[in-house]
Amino acid sequence: MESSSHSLPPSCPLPVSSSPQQTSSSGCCFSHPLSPISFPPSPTSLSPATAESVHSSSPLSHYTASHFLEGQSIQCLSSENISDQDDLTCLSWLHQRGDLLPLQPLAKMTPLAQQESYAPIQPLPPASSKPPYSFSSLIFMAIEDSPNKRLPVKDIYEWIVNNFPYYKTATGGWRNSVRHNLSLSKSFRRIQRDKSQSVGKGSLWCVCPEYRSTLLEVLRKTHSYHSTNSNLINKPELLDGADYEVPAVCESMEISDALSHTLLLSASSPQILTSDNPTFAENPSCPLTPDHEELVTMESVDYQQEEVCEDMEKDPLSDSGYIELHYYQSNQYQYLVLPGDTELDLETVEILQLDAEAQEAAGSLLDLAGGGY
DNA sequence: GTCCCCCTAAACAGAA
DNA sequence: ATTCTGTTTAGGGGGA
Repeated sequence: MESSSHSLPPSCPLPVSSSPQQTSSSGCCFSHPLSPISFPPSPTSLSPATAESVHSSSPLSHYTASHFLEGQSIQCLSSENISDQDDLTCLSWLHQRGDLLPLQPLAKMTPLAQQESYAPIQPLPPASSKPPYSFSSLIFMAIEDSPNKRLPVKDIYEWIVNNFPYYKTATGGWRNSVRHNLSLSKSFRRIQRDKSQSVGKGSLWCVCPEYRSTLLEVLRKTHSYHSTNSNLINKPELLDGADYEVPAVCESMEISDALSHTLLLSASSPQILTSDNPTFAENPSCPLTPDHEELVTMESVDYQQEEVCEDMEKDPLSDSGYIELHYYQSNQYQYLVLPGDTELDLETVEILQLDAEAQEAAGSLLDLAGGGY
């Protein structure tokens, strides 16, 4: 697996922190409005030397919801112009995979001014309750969460089971429903595997780009609907405390999330997907770890060589208008790796810094959570 | 009541 | 022969 090293670009000498709420409102979306991601601490309080030290010496740590709540910064390792983000099509929240658990209350990115009026925390349903997502949404999430945005039906089963414990014990009929959905839905397309390299039966399935936005919107609505009654992000103790049993999936997903947390941003420049970064161009989901390549354990890419039928030669996302970014977590910081070697444009830097200042002025989400009740 | 979406079940054929 | 995969049909529930 090839990987590349990144250093802080000259235009981004300081760690840049982002407040998703404000960034999305100002056109620079680092997180879906439904995402709990927040980066409370001040970015400007760190010296370049400190940032560089942390950058080069801190091992990657697990990526959890509570980590976000402990306060971290984002460092821009590379950049692209990510203006004109459309939060309706931003998939970052989707990749908060722990949030995909059935009815697990994902905090909405409520404006800070409204955070004081949160409703009381609702008791969490068992993790084994049936997910509110339709099979189409489940399949969509599974495929989107795959390295190559395409999966055999067996892996779709596996993803669903791994992420939704309900299906571990559910009767086998749901698999029939999955297959039925794949066959019937226009949203999914079948791709022939490379006969010489295929292991296992069947074809690969991908999301039709033209239906992707629809699926995303359905998923977003479902997600929003089922996360309106509670607010986990403001009660991190619920994740770690005895009152709430963290579903196994959270733990199992931590490592992969830490290593390759994908953030998809809608962009006006789809060509960003074909970055001049060779690693990124080869595999848009390939984690780029500046100093911790050894920690990156990419899932085996079994489907890279499959024959792609009809017009599926290109990446299904290639014309979808998304930029794919990656997060890396150190002990104290998060690294936001953007494709390409181009420097962060001044406008984006200013937006990020303004957001960070606003965030700092308002206090961290954790502080708000502690004092907001 | 109708339409649409979704879920579930079942049957069947073909491939591995 | 068995299991898995993919397709198709049918019926029912629920919401708009």
